[in-house]
Amino acid sequence: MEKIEYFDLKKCIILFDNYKLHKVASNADGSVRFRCQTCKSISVTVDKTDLICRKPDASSRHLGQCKKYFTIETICLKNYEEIKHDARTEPSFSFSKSYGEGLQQLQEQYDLQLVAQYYPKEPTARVTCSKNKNQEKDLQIQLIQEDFYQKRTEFSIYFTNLTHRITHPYEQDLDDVDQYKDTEEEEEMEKIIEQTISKIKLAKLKNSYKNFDFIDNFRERLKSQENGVIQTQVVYDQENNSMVSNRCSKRKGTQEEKESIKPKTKTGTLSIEIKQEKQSPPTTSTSFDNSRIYTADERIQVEPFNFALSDDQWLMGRHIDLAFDYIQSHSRNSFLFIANNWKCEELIRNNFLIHESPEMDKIFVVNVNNLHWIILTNINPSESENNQSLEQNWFVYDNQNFHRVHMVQSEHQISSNDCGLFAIAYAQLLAERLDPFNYKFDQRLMRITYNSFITFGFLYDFYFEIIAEKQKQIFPFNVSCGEKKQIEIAKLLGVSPKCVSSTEKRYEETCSGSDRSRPGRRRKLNFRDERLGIGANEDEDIEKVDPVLNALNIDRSKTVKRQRRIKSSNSGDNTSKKVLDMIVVEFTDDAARLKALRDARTLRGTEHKDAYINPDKTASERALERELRKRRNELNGKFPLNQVRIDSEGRHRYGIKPD
DNA sequence: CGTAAGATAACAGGCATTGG
DNA sequence: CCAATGCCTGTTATCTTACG
Repeated sequence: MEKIEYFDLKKCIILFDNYKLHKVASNADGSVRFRCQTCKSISVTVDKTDLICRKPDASSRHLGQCKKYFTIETICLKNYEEIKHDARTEPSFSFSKSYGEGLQQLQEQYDLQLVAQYYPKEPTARVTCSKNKNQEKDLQIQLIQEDFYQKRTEFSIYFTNLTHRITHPYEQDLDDVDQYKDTEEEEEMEKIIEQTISKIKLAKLKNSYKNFDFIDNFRERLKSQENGVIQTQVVYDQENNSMVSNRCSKRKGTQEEKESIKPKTKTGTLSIEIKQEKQSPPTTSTSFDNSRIYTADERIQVEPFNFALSDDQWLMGRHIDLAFDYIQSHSRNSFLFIANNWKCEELIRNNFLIHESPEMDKIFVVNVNNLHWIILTNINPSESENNQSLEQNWFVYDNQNFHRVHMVQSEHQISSNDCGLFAIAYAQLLAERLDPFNYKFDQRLMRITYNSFITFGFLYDFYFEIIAEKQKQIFPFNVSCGEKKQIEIAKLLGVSPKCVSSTEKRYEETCSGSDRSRPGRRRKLNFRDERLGIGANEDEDIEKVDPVLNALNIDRSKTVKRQRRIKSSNSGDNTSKKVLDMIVVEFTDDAARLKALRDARTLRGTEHKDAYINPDKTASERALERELRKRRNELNGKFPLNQVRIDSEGRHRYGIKPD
């Protein structure tokens, strides 16, 4: 039994007898089989403790050309594995340092040349390490993305929740009170009371006040108050034929409220009192003097409030209700139906279906988990006002992207307390059929605007900037499939970039006509003019190229992207003689490049007969052609001189043709 | 020197089959 | 069940080129 030597850190490759064996399968007892990937005829089984528990018999041989690693080679590759591992794990990894040190260390110990031969080449190692380094980064990003996808809400679910919220907003509060039917019995009860205090409604749900005559009592009290010192006023919104709500929209405290009501009902001494809260800021505007609170029980604590906003106050339902009522009443759109909080609640009681009457422009304000305000609407601002299609598309305007679903991308807000203001602003714009998408609001001014609305009773347009050149984005249903990079396609399909690459290749092999754009330098041409020497500067280069371009009828300003002089790549061996006088000209489009290349031969008979135009080649391409030239000359040289066929253009029997 | 992108050979690993 | 072998599909590592 001997210990096995793992080649990589993932324990997928082992070294056995200096051959690389790869993991095949796990056996039932936990041992792992490895086999030679090339010939597959040699396999070794390794148990859990990394000990070899089965070896191929002595007669087994590697078939084919399986690579046997030299000792030095394995040492070099192992060192390389370590460097790569460091690149993955060490945050402060420096490639040049690690690579240099590794190379130096090995060359001190072993044969200099062998190490140089087997140690990975610098560019390869650099790129690989850089990739490994990024892998770590990518992993972090991937974790975040996974988190995102796990938490993401499907739009259908999101939408269901939203509509459910509209149709059953009390469900949360009434989980333990399933006596909803009781409300039906009391529906004749006047709206005033229903809407004045939600606490009464909650009390009704508990049946505490079931047999109490609210209306008479309330009217009696009202009358007595009118006759008395305090004068009260109930404000009606004429346009909507409904009262401006000044209900306290606090829901969280329902439990305590119910508790406080209970002992009272037992005594049976109910009274309705009218409390007057001092409004702040004090105002003479009667139409907004609506902060009086009518309570059914003096012992119920009333939270005093006013509409004016402090610096970072979160907007309550009543703030939004007020503004929505204003928008509705001042809108010129007769088809507009704008539902604020209490209207939404009223709709529920009437079993309203949000899909009804699609011809209406509908705007709903939706409270999400008591934390956030968003707008749900069927108004599509990009459609004309007259186009009242019967098909409703629903749009969500959410300035915070709270649920990470957002259909219409709007400007992001900075702090989290302004969502209510944004909801109002969106509704205001939508009511005028303007697209909130195009506007960026000044959050600070929004509060001031709202407060001036409270003070003076007139809601100015919120201050905004128009964003003109923004691309409208509606997520996530429009995944456009234009020209995408390999990596993007891969991400879309959920496969690796290589898969895209190989699939493309397969497609290309089986179906023709794929016009896949290739990277590289296809737009460049080499200009070599043997009449002139080396240009001293760029201007001189341009002067040299221009007459040639003119002769070819090519307009420089339109087609030439840029040009530059290139130097000889193997200046090392023959510096003095190897001076390349070549200018690379890059064209903006392929047509011009092809024209230049095609027409190049017409130069031969002209004054530019010494100017040569060839496709720009990469170093390896040039090397390949050099090799081919050499072979050509060799082959041509083998022919007896009289048998060498030289045609009219002086070509030899063997031309250059890369395979 | 670091990085990006695409091409490609080698590789990973599941599945199926055959034989002992 | 283990071992040997082959196939398929997608992955990984490397190479090449380019850019700033």
